Amino acid sequence: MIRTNKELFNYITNLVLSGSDHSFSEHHFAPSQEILIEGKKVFSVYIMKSGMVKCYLTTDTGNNFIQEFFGEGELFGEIELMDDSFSYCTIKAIDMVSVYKIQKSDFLQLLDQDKKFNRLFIGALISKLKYKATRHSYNQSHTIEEKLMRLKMKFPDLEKVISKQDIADYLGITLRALNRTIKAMSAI
Amino acid sequence: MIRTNKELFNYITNLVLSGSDHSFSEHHFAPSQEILIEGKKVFSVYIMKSGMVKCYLTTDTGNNFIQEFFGEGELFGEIELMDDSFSYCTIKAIDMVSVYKIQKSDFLQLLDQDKKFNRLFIGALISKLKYKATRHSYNQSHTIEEKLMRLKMKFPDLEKVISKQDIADYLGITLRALNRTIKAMSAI
DNA sequence: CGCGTAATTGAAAAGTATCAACACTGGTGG
DNA sequence: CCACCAGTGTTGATACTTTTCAATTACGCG
Repeated sequence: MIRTNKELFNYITNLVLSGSDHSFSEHHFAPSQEILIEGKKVFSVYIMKSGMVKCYLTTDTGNNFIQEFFGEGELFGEIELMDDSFSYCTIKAIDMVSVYKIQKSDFLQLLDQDKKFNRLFIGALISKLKYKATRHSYNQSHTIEEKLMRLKMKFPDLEKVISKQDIADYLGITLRALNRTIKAMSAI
Repeated sequence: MIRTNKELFNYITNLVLSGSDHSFSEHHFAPSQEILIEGKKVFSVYIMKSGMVKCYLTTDTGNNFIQEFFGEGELFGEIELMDDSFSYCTIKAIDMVSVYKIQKSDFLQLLDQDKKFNRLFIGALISKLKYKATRHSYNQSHTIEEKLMRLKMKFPDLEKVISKQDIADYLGITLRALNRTIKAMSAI
């Protein structure tokens, strides 16, 4: 659920630190600040340097559905940029966040000229695809209790980092259902 | 729900017909034949030439969850190939299917040497990503009736092509629920 | 201390799954 | 030509799960 991409992170960090590439700039965001906003045009790709953001979209029913939480090395904005569309989701900082930012033209140039980067980028897309596919399938065919079990396995101290509402939005359930299930599970 | 990729289709068709690339071979499958099988190693990328396949994965609860239906120009096998893993889903022909097949090494070479192809490939991944993101979000936050309405809008004669069970598997619901909803909707 | 946000809980309503029975269809073999 | 069979589709009754609505408590911070 909290996605990272070490390989990409290391590569970008190297690019920046070695001074061989000047197209990346660093930016900082405070908790609950929005980095991308649903429906707005996107001009850059962002790569997480530190901290955590949530990526969510608001449905026509007014619910927030959280796609993923991004940590170190994950990138966002790439979808909108590549197909030249408006942002389909909102990216909001959860804690203190630092990101690397690269403009569209620079990004496309890097993609064309740097084979290693190109491959890493494709790898990042593939990883997201696979993640989304299995997640949707899992979500459809399991009860809330099973989903929660799985989350607790992977992230034992999740509740300390992420609010209950966010966890509910991530699982696609109501806060009420989340609380009932947690209580039922702890009673065992 | 039935995904296609005209741009990629045209490009590949040209490559094949012009004779400038010999790494593609053509293959045919009969209805209900399996092209990729979940859990097995993948050695090639496939691109749909004609017909339709379903891409589904079997969950630990025994349900089949259909990810997508692929038509002309869509590609599959790319995820497994790029991250060197076993197939996470099964691809099964629905009607008569023709595909172009390209081996891993040839595919990677093409990706490196053909900038246009590289860009088209990335575009295909991006398109899938976006599709999956919005679909999951929609699925979570709407009732069966709403999902069906939407399907009927986009594919009015869906039931003639795809079996009820497949539609149910695609929506992540039981066949019973599908039938009840259809009947309730037609009564209006 | 007071305010706003986050968390908790109960009760009723709505939505879905499960289980089980039956109908329809096209093809196959006696 | 009919009987049978397997696959697909239809329907009812019931139990279970989740949402909705609403009220209350806990917590952090200026």
